[in-house]
Amino acid sequence: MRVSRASEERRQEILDAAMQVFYLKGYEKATIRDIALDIGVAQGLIYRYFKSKEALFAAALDNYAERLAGEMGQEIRNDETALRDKILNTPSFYHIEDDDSYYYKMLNGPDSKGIYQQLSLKVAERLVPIVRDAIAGDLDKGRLTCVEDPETVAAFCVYGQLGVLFREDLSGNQKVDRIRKFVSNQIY
Amino acid sequence: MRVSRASEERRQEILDAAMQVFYLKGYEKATIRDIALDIGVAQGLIYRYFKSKEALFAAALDNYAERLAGEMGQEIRNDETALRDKILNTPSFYHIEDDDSYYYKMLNGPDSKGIYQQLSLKVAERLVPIVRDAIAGDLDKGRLTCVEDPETVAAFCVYGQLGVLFREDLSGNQKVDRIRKFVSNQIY
Amino acid sequence: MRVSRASEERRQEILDAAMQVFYLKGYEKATIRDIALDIGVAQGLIYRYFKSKEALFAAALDNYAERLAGEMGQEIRNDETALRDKILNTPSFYHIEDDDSYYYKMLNGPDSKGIYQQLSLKVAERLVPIVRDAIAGDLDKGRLTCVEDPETVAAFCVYGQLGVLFREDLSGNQKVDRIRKFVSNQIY
Amino acid sequence: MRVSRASEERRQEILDAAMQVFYLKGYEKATIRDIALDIGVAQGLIYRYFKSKEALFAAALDNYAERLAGEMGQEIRNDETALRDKILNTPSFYHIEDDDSYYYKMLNGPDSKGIYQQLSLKVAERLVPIVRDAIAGDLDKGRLTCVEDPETVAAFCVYGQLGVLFREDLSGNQKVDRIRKFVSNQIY
DNA sequence: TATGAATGAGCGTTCATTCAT
DNA sequence: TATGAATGAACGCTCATTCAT
Repeated sequence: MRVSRASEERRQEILDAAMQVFYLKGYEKATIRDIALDIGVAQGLIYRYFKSKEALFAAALDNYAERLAGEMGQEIRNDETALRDKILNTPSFYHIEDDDSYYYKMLNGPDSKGIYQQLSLKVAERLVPIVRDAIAGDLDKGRLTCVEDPETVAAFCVYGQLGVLFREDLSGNQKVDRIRKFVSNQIY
Repeated sequence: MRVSRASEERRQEILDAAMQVFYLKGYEKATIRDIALDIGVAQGLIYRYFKSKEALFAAALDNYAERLAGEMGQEIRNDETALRDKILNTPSFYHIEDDDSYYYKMLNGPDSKGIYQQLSLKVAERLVPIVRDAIAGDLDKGRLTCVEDPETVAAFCVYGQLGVLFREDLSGNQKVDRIRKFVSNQIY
Repeated sequence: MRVSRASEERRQEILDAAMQVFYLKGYEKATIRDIALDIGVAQGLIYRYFKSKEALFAAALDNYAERLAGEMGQEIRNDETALRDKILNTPSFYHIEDDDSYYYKMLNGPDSKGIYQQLSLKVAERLVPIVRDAIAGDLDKGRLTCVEDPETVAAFCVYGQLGVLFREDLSGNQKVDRIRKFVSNQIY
Repeated sequence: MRVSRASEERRQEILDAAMQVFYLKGYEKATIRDIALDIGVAQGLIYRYFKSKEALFAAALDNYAERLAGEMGQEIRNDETALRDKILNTPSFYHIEDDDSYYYKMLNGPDSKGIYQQLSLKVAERLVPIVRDAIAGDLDKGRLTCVEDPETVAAFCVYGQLGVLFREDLSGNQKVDRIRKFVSNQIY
C-alpha cells in the first residue's frame, strides 16, 4: 500500500526515524534499511529527501538539536526573572526528567554515547547565544554587574554543565542537584 | 622487507598511526589498510595487536587522551601555586600553541571535528579529577574557601573551556585570552 | 504546467531527447530521469510511449539511424550519375561537416564512442542495400561491368569506410580525402 | 577452501571469465557476482585486480581482441605469399569455423550482438596495421603496384569484411565464400 | 612475527518501473 | 495525457577479518 505525503511532512518523518535509529545503534551500525523499515517505507524514498546517509545524519542531528535548544531556550528568553533564577528553576539545561518523554528515550539509548555527546554539543552550541543574550539583558536591567564578556560567561555556564551531565556515576536527580548548588554558590 | 619489533613498541606505533588516520579521516572513512600503509606493515599484523577496528579506535583514543591529559595535568599537580594561578599560567588546558607540535597537527585535521570533540571530551574527563584534587589541595592549604563541591567546580572549569575552544570563529590566541580573562574575573 | 501534445509529436520528441542523452552518456549511465528532464516532462510519461529503457534505446537508435541513412541515401538514389561519381561528390557516407548540425554534435559527444559505433553500424547496415541497388542500376545501364555480387561489393564500400572514419588520429577532412582517393584509385 | 595463485595467472583467469560472461549476457546484465561465481572466487577479489566493472570490461575486451588479432595476424605476417593469397587461404579474418573452438562459442552467444560488434571492431583496429605492413611488403617485393595509401587499403580490406560478417542472413560458410570471391574478383 | 591474497557479508545507492492522483 | 512520489530489486563496491605461507 502506497502512502503519499506532503513533502515537508515526509521529510520530518524521516528525520525523526533517523534520529531514533542513529541514536539507538550509533551512526555506523544504523543502516538506511533500518530507518526505512522503521517508517515502513522503501529505502529508495529516503534518497529523494537526503543525498546520502551522511547528509541524513547531519540533518537529523541538526534538526533535533534545534528543537531541543528551542524548547530549552523558551524559558531562558522569558525576560521577567534573572538568569540565575531561570537556571535555578529550570530542572536542567539539558536533562529532561520525565521518563516517558521522547527526549528521555533518545538520550538514554544503548551504545549511543557518541551520538548523545554529539547531540549535546550541538544543543550547547545553540544555547550559548541565548544565554549570552539573557546575560546581556540582565546587565541592561542592572540585575547583574561585573560581566565583561557575556559570551564567554555563557559558554562556561552551558558547557560547564556537560561536565556534570556526562558523568555516568550519578543519577539524573543528582546531576541536577549538583548543577543547582553550583550555580547558587559559585556564580555571581 | 620484514621488520620485527618489540611488542610494546609495535603496539604504540600502531596506536599512533591509528590516531593519526582516524583523526584525519574520521572513524568511518579510515580503513585498516590506511593505517597499515601508514606504518608500512601488512593489514593482518594489526589484528595481532588489536581485536578489531573498533577496539583499535577505542585504544587509540584512550591512549592519546591519556598522554594529552598527563601532560596537561603536569602543571596542575604542582603543589606550590594556587589553582587559579596555574590556570592563568598554563597557556590552556587543551590548546597547544606550537604549530609544529604533533598535537597541533592532530587537532587541526580536516573532516575530523567529530574525533576532535571525542578526544577533547576524553581529555576533559581525565582532567576533572586532577583539577578536583588541586582544588581540594587549595582548600586544605586555605588558599581557597567557599567551595562546597570541588568535583562540580572542577567540571565547570574544565568543560566550560570547551565552550570557548570549540568555537570556530576565534583564533587560538583569542580563545586563550578569553579563557584567561574569564578565570581572572569570574572565578572565586 | 502540463503540456499535452499530439501523440506522434511527443513520441518523436522523446526519441530525440533519448538519442541525445544516450549519446552523451552512454546507455548505462543515461537515466530515464535525464531524458525526462531534458524534455521537461515526468518520468512516468515516457513509459506511455515506450515499454522500457531498452526498448526506448533501440527505438531511438533505429529512428536516428533511419534518418541519417535516409539523408545519405538521397544522393545515392539519384539515378543520373555513376556510383563512383556519387561517392566522389558526396562529402562522405557518414561524415557531416557542418559543425553546427545536429548530427555533428551527436557524433562527437564525450564518452559516447560505443554509441557512435553502434549508430554507425546501424547506418551502414541500411546504406548497404541502397548502394547495392545503385550498383545494380549501374550494371543495368552498362556503366559498370565485372561485378558478380553487388551486395558484397556494397558491403565493402560502406563498411570499408568505417575503417577510416573510426580512426582517431585524423581530422574529418583528412578522413574524407583518404576515402575519396581510395575510391578514385582502387575501385573498378 | 582458499586458493592462492600467482598474480598474473589470477588476472588472466578473471579476464577470461569476464569475457565469457560479458559475452553471454551483455555488459549491463552481466554482474560481478556472475563472474566471481564462474571462477569460484569471492567477488571482492576481482576488485583487487580491476578497479571497477567498467575497467574490467575494457581490459577483458582488449585482452581478448589482442589475442584474436595476434592469432589472425600470424598468417598474414608470413612473408612468403602475397597478401591476396593469404586472404584467400585464410578462412576469414574473423570467422573461426570450428564449432568447438573457444572463439566460436564466444562469437555466437545469445544477446551479445553488441559485444560481438565491439569485439570485432577492436580486432579490426588491430588488424589494420598488420595488413598495412603486409601490403607495404608486397609493394617492396613488387608483388603489388598501384597502391598509394596502404593504410586506407588495409582499412577497407579489414572493415569491409565486417559488412559481410555482421549479416545475420548468411551462414558462416556463405560469408566466407562471398568474401573470398570478392577478394578474388575485385581486389587488384 | 609478518605477509597480503582471499573471503564474504553487507551496505549505500541507484533507477527502471508503477500507480494514485 | 501527465505527474512524480513511492517502490523494491539488485548491484557495485568496500573492507574488516582470516589464514595459508
